Amino acid sequence: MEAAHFVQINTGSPEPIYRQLIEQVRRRIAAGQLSAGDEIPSVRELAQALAVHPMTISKAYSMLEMEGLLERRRGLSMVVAAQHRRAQPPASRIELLRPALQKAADEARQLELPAAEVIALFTQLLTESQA
Amino acid sequence: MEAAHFVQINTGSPEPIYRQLIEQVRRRIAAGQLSAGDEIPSVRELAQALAVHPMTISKAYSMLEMEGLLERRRGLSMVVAAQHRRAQPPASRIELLRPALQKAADEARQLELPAAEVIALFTQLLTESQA
Amino acid sequence: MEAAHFVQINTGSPEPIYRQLIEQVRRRIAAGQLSAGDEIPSVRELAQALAVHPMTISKAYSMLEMEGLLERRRGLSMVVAAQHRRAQPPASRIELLRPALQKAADEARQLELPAAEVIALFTQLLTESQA
Amino acid sequence: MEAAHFVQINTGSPEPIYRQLIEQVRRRIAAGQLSAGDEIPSVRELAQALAVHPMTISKAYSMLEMEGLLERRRGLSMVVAAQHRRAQPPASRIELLRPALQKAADEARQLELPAAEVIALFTQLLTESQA
DNA sequence: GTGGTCTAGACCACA
DNA sequence: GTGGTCTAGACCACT
Repeated sequence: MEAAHFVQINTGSPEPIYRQLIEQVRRRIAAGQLSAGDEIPSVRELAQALAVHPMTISKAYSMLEMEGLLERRRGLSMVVAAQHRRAQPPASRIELLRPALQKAADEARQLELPAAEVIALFTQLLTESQA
Repeated sequence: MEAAHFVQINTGSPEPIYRQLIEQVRRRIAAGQLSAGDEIPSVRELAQALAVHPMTISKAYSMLEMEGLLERRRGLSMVVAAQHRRAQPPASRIELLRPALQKAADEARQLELPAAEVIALFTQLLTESQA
Repeated sequence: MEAAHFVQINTGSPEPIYRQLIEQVRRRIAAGQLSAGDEIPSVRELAQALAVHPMTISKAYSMLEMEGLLERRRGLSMVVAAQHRRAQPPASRIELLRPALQKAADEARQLELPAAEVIALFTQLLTESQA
Repeated sequence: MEAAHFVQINTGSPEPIYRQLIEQVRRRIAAGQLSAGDEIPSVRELAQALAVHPMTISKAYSMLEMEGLLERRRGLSMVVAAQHRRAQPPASRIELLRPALQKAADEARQLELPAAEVIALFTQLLTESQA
């Protein structure tokens, strides 16, 4: 996977960049798009591709390493770790999505929007973004 | 509206308190639960009810004033502003929900979850939270 | 002078209402539009005409009384005082205007606007507002 | 631009410090003295140079950011935003001066001062302050 | 290093 | 009573 398409970040978002990185990598591993042993872009390469500070990438990689999702190999680029939970079954993966869904549902309630309309828009976004 | 039920905050959340306040008030006004001219709880009253520092409330109110949603009345408590976009029609209100839905859709795509499952869970959360 | 035209206030201005009142009365006395012995509107009358709190009017009147520009007459409405400095000569009156001119000049400098243009606009505003 | 000369404040003025900052920065940007991408002094640096509390500076910067004149860069100092209305043509810049001129004109009218005299004094102040 | 958030608490201005 | 301003200072998040 070349650096340019490894992850996408939004520097304008209130969500910190390093967290955007972490969560995207977590999801890609959970989905099985990244498998044990896959090489990931180097800190410098990704930093340049995303135009962010290398330390930001490094911080994200370190946290993913602490989580056990990535492995450092001396002198070589990091790879997806071979251990535990990975490519989880959908029943488990959907739990990673629950917080985002819950937040949207809470907001919909406060806006007093009819459920049907909300679901219609969500379905549309879901279908579009999967295209 | 008494202060105790005006808004709810979650001090544990990474989202700053003042921003939680802003977004809830914004949604309540958009939903028409707060109408032009309605008085809102005083800074001190709400600060005590939520057990936060008055300046935190004041900051949120000031930003809502800059947004044009609240109006200051010298020496008196603030009121919901009497102007433009307010109690918007659902077609417009749903736009306030779009970012949350988009985020959930993006995450679902990265997790490669089937749309049907995602919509099923979302529908459940939406119905529960409206109960 | 009936209350409605005695003074004009701008509740939206950052300048406090009581101060707007004081300064306008000061200027009208300095200009000779109000002379010793002239009756001024009662607190209640003016408060109603301007739709402000009576205490705001009362505060302004009290400060003008302390300044020696107004006089209280028991049971009767206040009048312009008969004492000292009043209907000053233009040479003296223009000093009351100096702060406003200085502020405008300072801002013009910071905006790096050519003096000729600034004077042209000011002349226009001055002529219009005197019409 | 070093912090010491970035802005000047007057702690004795009734105008709040943070507002003095906002208006000066606004004018400097409008005048083109500050251009898109220019770094501004850090909160701490300017706070020390002006001998005020950092939060006072931070408040001013935040409001300028909400206005779209400054941009935040996470972990780095803020810069002048790269967008719309900036270094405006004089025809537009003079509008920023209009309120101050209008106020002076209104006061001159109430003082019943001859326009010629008022303009003479204003011209003098304008020329002096540009020296 | 950068800015952000929050608290505790004083003091002011306004109605 | 209302909100506004400011300080002192802690702690956090980000680069």
